[in-house]
Amino acid sequence: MDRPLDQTDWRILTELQRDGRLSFSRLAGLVNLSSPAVAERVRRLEESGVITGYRAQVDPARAGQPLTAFVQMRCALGRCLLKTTAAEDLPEVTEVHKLSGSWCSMLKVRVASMAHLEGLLERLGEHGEMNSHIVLSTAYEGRAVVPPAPGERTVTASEGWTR
Amino acid sequence: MDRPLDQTDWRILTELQRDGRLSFSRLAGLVNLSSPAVAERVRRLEESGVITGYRAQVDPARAGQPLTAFVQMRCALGRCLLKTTAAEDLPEVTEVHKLSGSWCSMLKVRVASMAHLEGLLERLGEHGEMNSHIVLSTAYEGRAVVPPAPGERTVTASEGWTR
DNA sequence: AGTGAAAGGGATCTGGG
DNA sequence: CCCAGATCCCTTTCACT
Repeated sequence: MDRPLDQTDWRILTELQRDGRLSFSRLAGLVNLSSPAVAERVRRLEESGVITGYRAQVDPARAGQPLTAFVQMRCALGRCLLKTTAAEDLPEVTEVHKLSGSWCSMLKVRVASMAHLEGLLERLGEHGEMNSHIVLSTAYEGRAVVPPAPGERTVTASEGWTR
Repeated sequence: MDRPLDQTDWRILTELQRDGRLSFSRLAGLVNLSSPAVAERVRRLEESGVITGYRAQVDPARAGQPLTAFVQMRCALGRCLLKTTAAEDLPEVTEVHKLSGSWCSMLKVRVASMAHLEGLLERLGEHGEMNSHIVLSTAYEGRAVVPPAPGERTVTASEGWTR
């Protein structure tokens, strides 16, 4: 169905992850293709779901949310955050992952202050046991997705990833 | 120095986080301003560091990295990942945070397969004790930064966040 | 699948209010 | 901050390779 990404696709993805506002004509120059060819490839990357969108990157610290924390949860029966809409209603919760292992979920939260974090943790605590880790600093985050190392077997989502 | 963000700034940020390729003219329509006014505001948001860039969002699962995990590390003395360039050389490591508490850092990693994860964990293990959590599914991730709730005290990065 | 040219449409920027 | 005009560039289409 979706063919594997070739080298040109990856160059396009690399450039668009670096600058999502690149015009087709400039992008065409960067990857040594004509504008229509690039436009066609980008359209396919979007339609196949490889590119899910284009977002302005906002620095949370400069937008009033300088404090980040990870929260692991072991939810009480019937109160799992993933089953309810509780997390959806909490904009401070920026990520929710379901985990294997003894913790059932991992949250990343961003808040304005320690007092806000305390309040948020109290609300989250109603759903089960918690374990929180405050982030002191972030070395990097949101690194671009890169092409597989040469010689590495490529596995797409539709194939599944089991060996 | 940097003035607090007003309601119009937040509407601009909301729209640009939703669609980073919006033109100034369309954006102007969405926030009921003229194009030049919007262009000037966006320029200020970029220069003040609130907007750090524009990125195409790539689905890792459709780009050959369907497996996500969190790795907590308690690094051996002198081998802390944050002090070396070790993590920089590992493209699989997409986030590195320094933590308070008994674990000194939190990594988010994306890999092509369980075998790759095993190899990566072996390399990371040379730097200290590890605790890894495999992600079964992700409810959401990369949620937009939203304006503070009305009445909430706004704290910018330059003020610091201590109450 | 890609190229090249041409047309048509917008978007951005400037200057004035 | 708005408006209007002018310029420039970008996208899209089409015929052809």
